[in-house]
Amino acid sequence: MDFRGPKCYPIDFCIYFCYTLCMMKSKKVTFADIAAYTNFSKTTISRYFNNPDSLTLENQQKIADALVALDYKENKVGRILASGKTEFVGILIPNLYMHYYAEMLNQILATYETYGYKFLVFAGHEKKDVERKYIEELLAYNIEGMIVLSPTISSEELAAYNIPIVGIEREDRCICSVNTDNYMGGVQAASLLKKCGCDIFIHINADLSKGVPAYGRIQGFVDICEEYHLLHELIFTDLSSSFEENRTKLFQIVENLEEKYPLKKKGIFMPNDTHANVLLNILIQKYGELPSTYRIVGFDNSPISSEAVIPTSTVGQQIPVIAREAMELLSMQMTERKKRKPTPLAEPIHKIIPPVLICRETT
Amino acid sequence: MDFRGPKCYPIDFCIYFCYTLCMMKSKKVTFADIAAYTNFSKTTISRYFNNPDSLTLENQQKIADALVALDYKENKVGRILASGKTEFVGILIPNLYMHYYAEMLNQILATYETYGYKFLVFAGHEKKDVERKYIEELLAYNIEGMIVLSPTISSEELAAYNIPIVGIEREDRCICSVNTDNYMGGVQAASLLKKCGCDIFIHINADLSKGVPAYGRIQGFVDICEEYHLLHELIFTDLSSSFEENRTKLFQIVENLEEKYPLKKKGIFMPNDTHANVLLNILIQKYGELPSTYRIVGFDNSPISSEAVIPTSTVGQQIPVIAREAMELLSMQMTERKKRKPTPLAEPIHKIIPPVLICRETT
DNA sequence: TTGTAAGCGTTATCAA
DNA sequence: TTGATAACGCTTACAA
Repeated sequence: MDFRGPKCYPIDFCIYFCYTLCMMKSKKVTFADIAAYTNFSKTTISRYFNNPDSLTLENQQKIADALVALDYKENKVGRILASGKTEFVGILIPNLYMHYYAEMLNQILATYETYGYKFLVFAGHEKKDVERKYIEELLAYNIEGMIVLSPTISSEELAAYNIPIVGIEREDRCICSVNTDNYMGGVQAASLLKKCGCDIFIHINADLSKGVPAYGRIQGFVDICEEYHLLHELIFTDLSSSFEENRTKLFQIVENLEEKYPLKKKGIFMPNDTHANVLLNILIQKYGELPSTYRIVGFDNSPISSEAVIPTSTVGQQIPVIAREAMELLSMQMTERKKRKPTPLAEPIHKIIPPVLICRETT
Repeated sequence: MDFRGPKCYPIDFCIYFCYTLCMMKSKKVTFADIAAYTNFSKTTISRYFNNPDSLTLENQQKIADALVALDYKENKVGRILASGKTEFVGILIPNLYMHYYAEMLNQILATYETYGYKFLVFAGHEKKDVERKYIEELLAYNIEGMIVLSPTISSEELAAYNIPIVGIEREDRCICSVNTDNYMGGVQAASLLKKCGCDIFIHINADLSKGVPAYGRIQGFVDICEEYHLLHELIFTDLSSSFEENRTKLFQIVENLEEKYPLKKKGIFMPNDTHANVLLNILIQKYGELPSTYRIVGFDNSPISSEAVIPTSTVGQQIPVIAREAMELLSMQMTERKKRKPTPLAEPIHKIIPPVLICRETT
C-alpha cells in the first residue's frame, strides 16, 4: 500500500483507503505505511517512538493521529534485529511443582512492571543435557540475561556463556547470585528450639555439599548447638523421593528417636515446610495432637506451613525480596553491557537476604 | 571479516583467521561469514539449515565443518523477521501462587519437547487493564498463539485479536478451549458421598455464573442428589479471601451445619483441595480425628490433598492431559494459519477432559 | 527538525 | 544443485 499523494484526498481515495484498511486486518501496518500516510520519512516515525521531543508538537500530533487511523501495532522484531536489544530474559527453573520455585517465578514475572524485561521460561527438571539445550535456544533468541534457579549446571560452565547471569539459591562461585542467609536461618531455628526448652536438637537434611547455599543451614544450626553445648544430632537422609517414601523414612526416624531419647524434649529442624508437615502429620496420627515433647521448625514459609493442621513455625524465605534483588542485579549487568565501553564486573556479586523467623504453634 | 580467498590458505591468513576468531568472541558469526569461509552463497548456507537434502553430501560436510570451525551460533531473530514465524506462544495466567496454575504451566512448558514452541509468560493477577497491556506486548513480539488461563478478559474480546487462542478452565464462548468435565466431577463427588451412606449432601462453592466451566460441578452434584432424592444443600460463600478469613467462614459453616443436622451423616463436597483441607483441619482440631459423621471430597488432586493429616478424597483434574490437549489444539490452529490459504475454524472447538475420582481416607 | 541510505541476519523468489 | 537479489520492520549514522 502507498498513501503518498496530496494532503487532501478525493473521495475515490477514501474509498480505496477504507478498502485497504479492511484488507490490512490481515496484513500489517509498518513505519513505511505511516510515513507514506503522513508524508514523513520512516526515520521520523522511528523518532516519534524513540525520541519524540525531537519532533514539533504539531508533527507529533499528526503521527499520533495516523497511528490511530491506520491502527498501527508495533512490531518489536524489527527493532530487535536493528538494535540488538531483545529485552528478553531467560529463566531456567527446575520445575514448578514445588511451591518455592513457582512463587519465585511469580515474583520474578512481577518485576516486568519495573524493568520491562520479558521472560522466556524453561523448566529443565535437573537434566543437564536438556538444560544445555534450553540455554542454546535462549541464546539463539538473543536473550540479554538469564536467571538460573536450576542447580544442575556448574557456575563455571554458566559463566563461560559470557552473558549476564544471576543464580538463585544454587552453587555460585563464578556467577552473581542472590541467596537467603541460610546460616542465619539455621541459627534462628536452633535458637527458637532452645527458647522452647528442648533437650535434644535434631536437624534432618540431605547430605549437602559445602558448595550449595543451603549447607549454611546445617552449619548455623550446629554452631549454635555447640556454642551453647546443646545435645544435638544431624540426621542425613535423602528426602527427594516420592511423598510416600519420605513418609516411611520419617516414620522410621521418629521411631528411632523415641527409642534413643525416650524422655527428652525433642526440637526438630526440618529442611523445608513440606517435610515438616509430613513429620507433623505422623505425630498427629500417632498421638492425636502434637505432644509437648516435640517442637518443630520448618523452612521456607510456604503455604503448607500455615495450612497444616497445626500451623507450623518456620524460617521464612523472603521470596519477593530475593526476586527483586536478582532482577536488580541482572538489570545492572545488562545495562552495563549495553554501553559502548562496558566494564564487566571484576568479581561476581553475591547478595544475601536475611530470613524471617515465623513462630506459629509448633514451637 | 571476509574470508573470501583461495581454497588453500597461507600461514598469514591462518594467523589473521585465529586473531579474527578471538575477536569474534564478542562479535557474531553470520551466514555471510560462513558463506565467505566456504565460498558458498548465503542462500546455500540457509538451505543447509532448512533443506539440507538439496545440497550434495560433500557440500553439507564442508558447511558442517565450517560451522564448527567458526563456532557458529544460530540467531533466530533474523529468521523471525524474514519468515514471520516466531515460534513464540504467549501464556496469560492469573498467578503462580495457586498450585493448579503452577502445575498447569509446568505441563505446558513440558510440551516444548513435542512442539518446539517457546513460552512468554505473564501473570496478570486478574487485572483487566494489566492483562490487556500484556497481550499488546505479546502481540508486538509476533507470538503465533496464546494460551489463556486468566478468566478476566471475555472470550469475545480475546477472539477479536484474531490469533490462535486456547482457553483453559474459563469462559470460552468465542474461543477454543480445554476444560475438565466439571459436570462429571460433580456427579462423581455426589456418587462417592452417596456410596459412603451420607444422609445430607452439602456443596460449598462461590456463587458461580453459568458461563464458567466450574459451574458444572454444582450442576452435576445437584442433578445426582435430585435423581436419587437425596437431602442436599448448596452453600454459596466467597472463599477467595485470605486463609484466615476463609477459616473463620468455614468454621461458622460447620457450626451451623451441626446445629441444623445434628445427628445426620454429612457428606461435604468442597470446591477445591485447599478448602477441603481447611475444613478437615477444623474438624480434626475440634474432634482430634475425622468424625465418622463427616465425609469430605475435594477437587483438583493438588498436593495438599495427599499431604493433609488425613489424605483427602478428591476429584482429580488431569492437568498433564489438559496441557497437552491445549497445546495440540493451539498447534493445530497455528499450523493452519501458516498455510497459504488458511481455513479458519468455523466454530471454536471445546475439548472436555474427564476427571479422575481419587478415593482416600476421608470417604 | 527532518530525510537518505545503509544496515541487522535471516528467508523467499527467481533465475541459472 | 546453486546463486543473486529482494524482502522483513526497524534503528542509526550522516547529511541537509
